[in-house]
Amino acid sequence: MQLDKIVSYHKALADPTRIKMLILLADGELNGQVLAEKLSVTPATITHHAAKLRETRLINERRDKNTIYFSLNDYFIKNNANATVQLIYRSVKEGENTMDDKHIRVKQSVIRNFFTADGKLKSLPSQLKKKLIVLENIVAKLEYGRKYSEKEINDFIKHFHDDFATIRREFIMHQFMFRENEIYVMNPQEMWARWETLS
Amino acid sequence: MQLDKIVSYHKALADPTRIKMLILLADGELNGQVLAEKLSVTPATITHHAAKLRETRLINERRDKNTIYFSLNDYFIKNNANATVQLIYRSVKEGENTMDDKHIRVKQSVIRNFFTADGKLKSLPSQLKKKLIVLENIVAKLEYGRKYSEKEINDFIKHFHDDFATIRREFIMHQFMFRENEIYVMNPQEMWARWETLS
DNA sequence: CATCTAATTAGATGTTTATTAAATTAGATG
DNA sequence: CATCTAATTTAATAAACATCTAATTAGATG
Repeated sequence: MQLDKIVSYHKALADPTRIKMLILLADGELNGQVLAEKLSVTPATITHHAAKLRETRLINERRDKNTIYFSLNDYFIKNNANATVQLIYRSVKEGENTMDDKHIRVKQSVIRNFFTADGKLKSLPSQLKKKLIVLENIVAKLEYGRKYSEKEINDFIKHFHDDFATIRREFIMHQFMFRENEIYVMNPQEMWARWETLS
Repeated sequence: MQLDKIVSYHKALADPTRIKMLILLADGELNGQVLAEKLSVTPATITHHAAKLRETRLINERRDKNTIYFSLNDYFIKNNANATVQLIYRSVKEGENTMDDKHIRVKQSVIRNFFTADGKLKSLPSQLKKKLIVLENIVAKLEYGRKYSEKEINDFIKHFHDDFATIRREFIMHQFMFRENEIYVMNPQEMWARWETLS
């Protein structure tokens, strides 16, 4: 249900420590220890808050050796706010709502079938509709608005599947991403789709 | 401090009952009893939530006999969200920050001196700078974007001071409001000023 | 002024949540 | 494999919060 997501989003931002974390991350990625230091709290507290921010997709994480670097998920920060206003004003009609729920259930089942428990892609579905769901689910984990080099995209895709070349091609073919001389950017229109892929 | 306001705003929206209240109010004003009925909670609970929504200026209230009607404060709902994003990204430089704080202190002192405890205007300051602060403080209590008839504006101003004609004229003169054939609307540019007048 | 109505306050209860210290895990490196 | 580092989990504590019932207040009206 839409309402729960909105409430979760606002809960995530309803704490001064978490807002301060986001402000710090706006200057660039930081790891847990540094955040703990700058905010004068213990690392355990950072873990706690990071979990809440991750649940609502406000931050991304990247591991390098033992260290986990947190960064902002610009997309979610900038666009979830609108969703609140939309929910309040264009109050959802019953019909649309159940339609939407069904749509989401289908997506979740495809995701369950084609991804392993730890998030790897088992295989790329051949059926177009399912393939799009899978691609969207992967691309949703990129940072909105950020420019990626081809190497960065390849490395990113490799987290999900070895055949990065095929998937990268599919991204472009189905316009999940745009490419301009070696630089890749996510399609801005993916924003609403992204919202729905929130668990 | 800016941070506290942002956190309060998100706290206000971090509860399903309050979001549902706002959704109901989007269709028009409602009183406490009706809200309690529609949301299956007691009137006491509505009072509790209304207080939180009022503190962050998300709703307005209007009394008619024994009944208090709640309505949305469109302005705050639509614009506070942006403030969050701004706070995170354009992280405030120390200098600006203290400047701002001083500015706010001045305003608060003028408001303390020219308004009674229950919010009536003692007198209109003659000094321009102070007069503008007073006018802004009154106009901030209007609903953003709503069209008011001259009678409505007069009645509104009478809540603060008997000489509604003078104050109405001042509103127009200093462009806190615009008038087009008997219809009054708040100047949209007042939005940021409004934000600052939040207690 | 007695009564009615709508709203608020006060007090109680159960839940959620922010934080910490201490124990544990996950991964890297000598 | 022993050790180091960064992160997480667990358990405990205290504060904040949503909700209710019951008592009270504020206005209106006969």
